[in-house]
Amino acid sequence: MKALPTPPGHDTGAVTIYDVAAHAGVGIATVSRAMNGSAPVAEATRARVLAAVEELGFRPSHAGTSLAARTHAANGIVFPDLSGPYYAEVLLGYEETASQLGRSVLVLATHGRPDPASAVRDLAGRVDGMVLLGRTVSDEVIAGLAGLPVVVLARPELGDVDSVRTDGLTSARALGEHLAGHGLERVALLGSPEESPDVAERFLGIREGLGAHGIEPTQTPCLFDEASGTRVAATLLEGRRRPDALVCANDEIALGAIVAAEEAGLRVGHDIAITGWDDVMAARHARPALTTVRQPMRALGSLAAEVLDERITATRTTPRHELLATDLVVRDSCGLHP
Amino acid sequence: MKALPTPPGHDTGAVTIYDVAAHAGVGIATVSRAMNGSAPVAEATRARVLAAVEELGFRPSHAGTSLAARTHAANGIVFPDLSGPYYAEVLLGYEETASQLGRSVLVLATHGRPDPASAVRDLAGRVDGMVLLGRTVSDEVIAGLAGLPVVVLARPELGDVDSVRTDGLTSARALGEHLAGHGLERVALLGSPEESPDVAERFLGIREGLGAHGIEPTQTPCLFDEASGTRVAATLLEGRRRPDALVCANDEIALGAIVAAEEAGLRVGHDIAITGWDDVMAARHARPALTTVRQPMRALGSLAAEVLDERITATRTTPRHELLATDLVVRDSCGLHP
DNA sequence: GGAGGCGTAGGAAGCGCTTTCATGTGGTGA
DNA sequence: TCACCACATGAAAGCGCTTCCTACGCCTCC
Repeated sequence: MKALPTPPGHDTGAVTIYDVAAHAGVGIATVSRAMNGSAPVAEATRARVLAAVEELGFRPSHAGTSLAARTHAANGIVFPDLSGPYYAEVLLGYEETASQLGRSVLVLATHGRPDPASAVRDLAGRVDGMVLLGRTVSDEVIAGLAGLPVVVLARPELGDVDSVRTDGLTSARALGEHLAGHGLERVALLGSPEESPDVAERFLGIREGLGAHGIEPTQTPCLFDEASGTRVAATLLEGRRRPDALVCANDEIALGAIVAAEEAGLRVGHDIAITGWDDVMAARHARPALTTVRQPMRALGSLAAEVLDERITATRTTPRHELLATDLVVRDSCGLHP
Repeated sequence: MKALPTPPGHDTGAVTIYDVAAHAGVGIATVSRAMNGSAPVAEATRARVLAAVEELGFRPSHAGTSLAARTHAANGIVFPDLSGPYYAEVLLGYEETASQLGRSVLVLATHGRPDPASAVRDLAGRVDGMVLLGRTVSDEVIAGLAGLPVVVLARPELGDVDSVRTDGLTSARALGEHLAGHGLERVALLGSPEESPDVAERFLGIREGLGAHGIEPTQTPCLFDEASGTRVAATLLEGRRRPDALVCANDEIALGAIVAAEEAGLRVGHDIAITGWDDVMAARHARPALTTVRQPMRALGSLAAEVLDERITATRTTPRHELLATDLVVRDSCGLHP
């Protein structure tokens, strides 16, 4: 056996393709080909290489591969925040589909971060494409990602950027109609539509549904968490002309509102109707069970991964805008149904 | 101005360090130094470089950096599954701390994947260290990661591998004692301890707590989801010698069991006690509210990131095993408290 | 005035991989 | 028997970055 080429430096502890090549008595090119099947390799040689790989426990350095192949084989996903069941489901669907497409997933939560824009840009340097949820970063930042495939989730369409959203309008109208059907009149909307275009859409639909019956709801700003829901609802309930329906921007606010209503001695579903949005697990276990709107969160994530992949692989070059249907889930918190 | 060195190939559309160097009229080494502050650069030069960076929109290729600097600046985290509120919180804590330490986060969910072991090995090639949750992969796979810093979460200690766990034993004993104090006698444990060492620990503690009062619980296997909880509980409740307490391995099972109990016409908290574990959001909104054990999930993730970082930076070379306290949260589902 | 020192910057090597191009081998047809 | 070809393989050129080593001014000190 003649001397084989050895890497010049070769000082790290990690085993490289050179080690495998030496061990199998072949060149590094053959090792690469045998492992990736990128070109024909004699069966005997392949077996020898794979044996060496096994024996040495060779794991290709991703950086090397990525640099040479000019691809990261990774997708990013940027969340405003990760708390709550909503995002976890989206991530699950995303990761599942992305990994089926052979891509790793990098997550980034911008919440509470000093400079989200630079974090996003940094992420952009290590992925082949990314998904952005909601209003995490400004339109300018997205524009600055020029060239990088991007899909926005739960955010209004933005030029040629692909988008995946849920259709809140239809269910919101249905909810408004449903509430009007209960004979409710003093409806209060809880939430801050200016924080989220999705919420704005919901409120719009609800107004439409109620408006068809001549009802004009009031609107009170509220952060999207339970404690805020309790606080805001308590204030509303102690005022004169107490609302007979609290329509909340999400389930967390609604669950908080239920607490406030009970503390005020009201029977939810009888004296007052309360509704949420998202259908989190707690919604169906609350008593009375919460009337809400179910969003296909997992499908949302999965579809986003798919749409993104089409761009990355350049299978498609025209923008794609997807709208997923939502379901109104009527339970008892909006009034008893005989 | 004399001709500056140009990259040999230079065919991709992306702007590289060579472009910046040419634009600023300096060498690539200076660009690198100006951007990273790794060596002194004259103020005027630095300004010129940074202006060029800005103007060209230069984003360093992560692959190049990673290869040259022999670091990925990324951590992995491997989940068995991502559904449920539990994991989302862990991830949130992990991501937050990791990003403060300047590391990106790669997530991997092994659930439903054909070959988890190879997925983990693949992940290992693109991170500086990783966290493994629970029983996602076998001990052998972990051993095969030799050299890569690893922290296991919610998994029994394994040799020199760092670990972060919650102390389920103490709260489990307290729960057992508490139930005995309610005068309960026919206690059934629901869950599959062989699936998870954490659950095994919980059941052990509960047995100890009950045993101190001469009570010997029965044990029934059950998957860790709501539907299974309902199914298994329904079967137990219709048998003769109906249990007067269902102690569930997690909240999901318990919430499912509440449904079964109500369908059987039993009043939870009166006719039967039901307890969970994890204190998910639904636990406090269920009626009766669920007695359960709260785990510091966010802290768990955050601490794991910290422990991992110490290994990656070689700040510490001896194993570290952390145990986080849990809290018994007594509500109404285990019996009314006067 | 010359030697030495310091601050700044460029050249070039090298990180681990993929891929092109060239080479060598054995088999085929005339 | 010889030219030709397909196939398997190796050498080497990058991929974009960091960093070591060297070089160049310019100033200081004897």
